[in-house]
Amino acid sequence: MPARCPAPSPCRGKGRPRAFDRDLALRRALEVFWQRGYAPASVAELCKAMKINPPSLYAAFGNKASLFLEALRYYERAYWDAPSRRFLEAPDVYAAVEDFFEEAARILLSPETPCGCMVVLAAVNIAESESEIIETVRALRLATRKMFADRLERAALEGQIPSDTDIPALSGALNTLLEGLSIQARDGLSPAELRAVAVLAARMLPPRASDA
Amino acid sequence: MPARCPAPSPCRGKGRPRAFDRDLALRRALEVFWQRGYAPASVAELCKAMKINPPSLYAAFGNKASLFLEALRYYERAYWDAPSRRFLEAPDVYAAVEDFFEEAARILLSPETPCGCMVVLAAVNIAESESEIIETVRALRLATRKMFADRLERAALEGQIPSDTDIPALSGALNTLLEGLSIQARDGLSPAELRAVAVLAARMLPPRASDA
DNA sequence: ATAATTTTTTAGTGATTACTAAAAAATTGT
DNA sequence: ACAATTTTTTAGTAATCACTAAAAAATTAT
Repeated sequence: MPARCPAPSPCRGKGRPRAFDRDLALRRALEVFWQRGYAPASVAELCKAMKINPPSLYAAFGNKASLFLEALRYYERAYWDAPSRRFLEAPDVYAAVEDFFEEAARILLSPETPCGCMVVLAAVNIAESESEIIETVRALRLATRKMFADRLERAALEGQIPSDTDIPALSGALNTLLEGLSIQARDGLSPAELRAVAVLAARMLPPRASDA
Repeated sequence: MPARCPAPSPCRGKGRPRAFDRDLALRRALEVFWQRGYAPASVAELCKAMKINPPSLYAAFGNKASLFLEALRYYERAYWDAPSRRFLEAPDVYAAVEDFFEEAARILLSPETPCGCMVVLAAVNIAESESEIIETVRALRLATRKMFADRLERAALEGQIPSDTDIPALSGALNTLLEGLSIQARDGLSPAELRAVAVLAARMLPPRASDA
């Protein structure tokens, strides 16, 4: 039935060609992991969503953990790369914070069933044996705090915020607020309620120099 | 039917007396649920920590879900009742917020292995069939937001914050920050780092009238 | 002592989990 | 055509899960 190779591997190899689109299957797995979390997403459920059988999943992605890690990288790139870059490049730090949180609120409510951030929630209450997953999501969360710190550092250098600002504390607080938004999204808060938090996030910054 | 028996070893009923302290066993179950979460805490692990066999657990507590719910009530009462009351009764709203967040930071780091708030994290990524647990922890989280709102309402009536303050937004943001702290605790932040967030929480409040 | 009642211990139950062995099917190379 | 290679389908595997049946043990009531 499958005529030509879909997209993943242009020149087909020797054996029977793969009958499913690997990238599409990965996106479907991402949806399941995002909405249900790592542990409750059973391989059977993943296979159903991906429309393949278990042996195809294991041949293409290794195992459940590596499928999750690949879905996680896809998620980061597809949803957060652009907002992060805009946050770091925006000229005004106050607008950058407010815009980033507003966009975050939109993403956290994005699939039909809002489920917060995959990095924050999908690997909570996971078996301790899954240390690679645990360490990966933890590192991604700490990287977000570093992103806040880097932007605030620049703002201090450019004189947008006082040079004696406690940047570790402030970036930690912004990161805490961002991660808390994931719980709010799961609890069913409205877009307006989540956006309201974005406005208050910016209030944690020191007052504008021009306001003083 | 044992008529009037407190818990541990008062007037025994008719049959063989219980060989374990029910309250102590409940506290040990609470530790396991708090540190490991609902789903990863297996009945076998709970029994080991409680030093009883499965049939004793089921006879005394019903099943895993009702044991969790009872442990959750114990946790709320033992850890959060007093801080909540102090927060609501403190005369100054700015000090109330800062003190509450500082105490929260201490609680979230409290067992040997810091594990955040049981209400926020223990029932994340739980099977959808456990609707009673899901709804109970959600209701407790929303109750905390209501606590913030009630205290801010009083502050507005007393003139400590402007009467046009957006109290739903502000209480939502404080609740978001509080819930985010649980993730921070699990990620291994230090007591000092968590306390620094408490100071910034208070900065989300409108400026003091006396500061204007 | 004997019966009645309740708990404890032992040893499981069926269901679900992630994962795979084996063979059939579909392609390429010769 | 035929061998080589890879994927798909079918039908499982062992391990773990929450939970329990059954009988022994420990108490009170008569």
